[in-house]
Amino acid sequence: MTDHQDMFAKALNGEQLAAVMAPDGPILVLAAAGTGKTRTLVYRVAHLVFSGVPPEAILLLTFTNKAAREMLDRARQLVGDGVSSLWGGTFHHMANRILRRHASLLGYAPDYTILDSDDSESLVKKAVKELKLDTETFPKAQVVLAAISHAANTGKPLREVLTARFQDMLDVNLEAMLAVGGRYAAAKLKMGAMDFDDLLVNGLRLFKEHPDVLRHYQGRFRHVLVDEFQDTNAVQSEWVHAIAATHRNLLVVGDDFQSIYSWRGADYRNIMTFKDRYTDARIFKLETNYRSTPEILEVANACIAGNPEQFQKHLRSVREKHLLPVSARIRDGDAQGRYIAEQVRRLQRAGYRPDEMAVLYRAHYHAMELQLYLTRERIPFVITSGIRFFEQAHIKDVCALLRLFQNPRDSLSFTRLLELLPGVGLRTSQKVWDKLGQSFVPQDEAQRRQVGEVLPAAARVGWKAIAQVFERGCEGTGMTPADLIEEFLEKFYKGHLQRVFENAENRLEDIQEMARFTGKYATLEAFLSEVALMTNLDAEASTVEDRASLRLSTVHQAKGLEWKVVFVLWATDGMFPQTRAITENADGEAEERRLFYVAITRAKDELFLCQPEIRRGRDGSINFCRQSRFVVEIPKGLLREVRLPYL
DNA sequence: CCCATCATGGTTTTT
DNA sequence: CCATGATGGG
Repeated sequence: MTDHQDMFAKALNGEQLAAVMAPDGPILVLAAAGTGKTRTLVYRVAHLVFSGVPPEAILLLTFTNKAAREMLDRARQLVGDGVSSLWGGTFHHMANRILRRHASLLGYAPDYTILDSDDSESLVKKAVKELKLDTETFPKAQVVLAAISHAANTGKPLREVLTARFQDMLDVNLEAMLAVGGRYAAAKLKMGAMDFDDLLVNGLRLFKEHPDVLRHYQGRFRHVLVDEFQDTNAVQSEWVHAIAATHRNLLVVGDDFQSIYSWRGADYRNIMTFKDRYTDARIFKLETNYRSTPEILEVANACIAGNPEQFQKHLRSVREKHLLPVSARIRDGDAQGRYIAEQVRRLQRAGYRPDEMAVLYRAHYHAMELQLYLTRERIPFVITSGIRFFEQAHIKDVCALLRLFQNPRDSLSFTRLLELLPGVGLRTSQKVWDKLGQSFVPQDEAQRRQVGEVLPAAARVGWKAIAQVFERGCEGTGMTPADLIEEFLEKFYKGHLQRVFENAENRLEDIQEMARFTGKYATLEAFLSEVALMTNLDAEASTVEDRASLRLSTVHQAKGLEWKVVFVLWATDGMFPQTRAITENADGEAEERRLFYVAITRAKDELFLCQPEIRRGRDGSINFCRQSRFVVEIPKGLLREVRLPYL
């Protein structure tokens, strides 16, 4: 054994140490919530590097980029800067990194654009329009896209997915939906773009169709580590098994209890069948929980007992006994807000900082009422928002400009830019695009002039300004993306902001912040990829403001995080579990229960399950709510029942 | 014909 | 509160 073992033995418990020091070969780490999963992965990486594995021969796949960054930071503290050369990030990121080098093998230009969900939606809507389908009866773009995405992520044919999803609805035109799917795929190809799913699917296709490429990466990555393995889908798992096939040093970490992404094609059975695929796999279980009090863990254990088909694990706490979690019966949403505000104030007096507390909920709109209330009560809060920073209109406008420099066939960016001009809408922008031969080369002065000539008079002044930005950008004077953004703002966009938005100042600051942010990237392509693949979790920089604020988040976005105090909002049947999730999905209730389990296990010291009895509709209607079945299932003695007096 | 504006209806979860 | 649809104006 190497000499770092003593140091590791002091920092890790027996379960963790065994996994960290395990010899080469396939390894499955079943890590229950709060058992030091990240710590184990970080030390495993450190162990590999100490044992002489070059960092660039390690591939670390994580669920978010933030997770990868944190692990790398911590590994750096253990083994030094050298570790930075390891490849770490999400499946999408790693696939993108590989695809950029080999795109031409699959018929893509290396400068392909990555579409975000907004872009995908635009393309599908266009397809629906072009096929002249009745928009009244035809499913919404997002519904069609969900099916397309599900097909991609599970590897099933679209026809099969559509049949399964719409079998009960006779009036749905299956052939039309397939046609839309076909048109969407064609449109992406034509504009030289991949959507999120294409990155994964093409990543796998590259390996399948080009064994030489696969062999190269198989040889390069001597060790592959995967975090949150329970949330990988069929394409991701096949990709990872392929890349690890030569050295077979594949370590996966996960918890089947915390699988909450089946609607995205994730299959927790990937983790259950790992030992069938690798019969020589070593299995390590982490069951010692350092996070939560015994009382909270009892509730968590009771909750997940409702899902009998999963690996049975029992969380053991090492912490002192504290308080029973609270089951709070409240009159309505307003009283719920009041209750949470009161409790937050009380806990602050007891010494908790606001950022040590969080409110978790099933869906973003569940928290709208609470937001109003907290604002009125002047309790500062931050939301991990449903709208991604990079999907806001003003950010996308600026990105459209940059994207055209990268990919001249990017029809979405071109039409978006044109539609900023007064008097230009869908039709005109499309007409101009067609006139240009469906490509716009910023360097081409004749094209810039041609656009000006085709546009209606009202739009020409604006176009002249934008054209100047393109001209400057092509001068080869070493204009950086930040310079381009600045130029665009000065020449055109500042005026546009003020004309269109009420909060122009804020939006301007956002853009200037983004301009600074571009400086961190070596190339425009690197920046744009990052923008497309970055989640709002990743983008979040902790500010002074955060430290004084209560956190509001969906349970999904709270994955992997922890707080001393957690409030679960709307723990009522219909809201959590969400009715739609149960009715539309065979395994729906089990997944909702796992989600509830994830919510509970985020809490370290105190947990509040809030259950309003009345929900008011916008029209003033009143709905009575039952307690969540997940709360009812918990044995009475494990919760402290609080009934708020009616006010 | 095509765009802008106002009213209205209806909300899962995310790379 | 955001996206869609009807309506009026250019």
